[in-house]
Amino acid sequence: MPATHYRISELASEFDITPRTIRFYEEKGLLNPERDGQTRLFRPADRVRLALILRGKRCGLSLDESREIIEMYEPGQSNVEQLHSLLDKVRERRDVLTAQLADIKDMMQELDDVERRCRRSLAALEEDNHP
Amino acid sequence: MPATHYRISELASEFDITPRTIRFYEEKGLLNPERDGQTRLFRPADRVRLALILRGKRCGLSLDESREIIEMYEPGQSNVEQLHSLLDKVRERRDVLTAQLADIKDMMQELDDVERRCRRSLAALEEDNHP
DNA sequence: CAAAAAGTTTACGTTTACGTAAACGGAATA
DNA sequence: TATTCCGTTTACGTAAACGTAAACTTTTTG
Repeated sequence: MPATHYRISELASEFDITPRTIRFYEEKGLLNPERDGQTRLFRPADRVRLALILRGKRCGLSLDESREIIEMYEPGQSNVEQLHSLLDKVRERRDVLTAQLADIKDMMQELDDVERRCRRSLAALEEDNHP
Repeated sequence: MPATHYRISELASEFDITPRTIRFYEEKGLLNPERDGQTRLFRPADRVRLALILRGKRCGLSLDESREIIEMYEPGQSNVEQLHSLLDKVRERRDVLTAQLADIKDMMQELDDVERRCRRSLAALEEDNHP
């Protein structure tokens, strides 16, 4: 039987963050642990949400932006209007991600350039020392 | 003869930021405009740097991180040691960008998923209205 | 059973990246 | 000439995302 819950320090060390951070995310409504008395018990769903938040951070998303995305994954009951609004949000997000992809590829190209020039300079210096 | 300098409000409106932002970047040492009396005169080099800063922001970089990257592009005189340290930085940055690429692709996949489910729900609702 | 370890709440502190307002100086325009 | 539109400096304000410390329970362990 797999562990069905986690304590705060377990999640903290697994994701290499502090308990304070996790409490802060809860305070912000991003996580909803159950309680055993005072102690928080996190379910797998919250673990997943935490992973999504941290992935968001790696991409430069704010907590609110991550929340928006996470809420997209969790439909809830939705009427036609809500579904259309959701589609709009999906499009917006995808546009941002597409721009980000382009920016990242550009940066990588430039880093390649820097590396090439760097290696050439090193080769030149080597050449000077061993004529 | 192309314009060889820009005033603060020109750059601000071109990049859709406020003059305050530009002054802040200067204060942080990210931009080095010349002066005509009190008035700042930005050269093309500073315009490029500004574009790089803003691209960095789109990718979630802090100003300090953007500064680091920009400084990589501007070699300056470098000895063997500095060149190796530069290569290290390039590698680090590339690793971050690589992880970001993976994260972004994952998010896009998930957005595709959301969109598909969304369209199916809409189709189902349509079906209900026109049996 | 006593001490250490891990949990809690409350609350103030910190850094980043600007916003906003005050108070002022030239230049262009009605 | 008066007003308006840039521009400037100085300075305090703010939101986000936690860090840190105090003061206190609860659990675990030697």
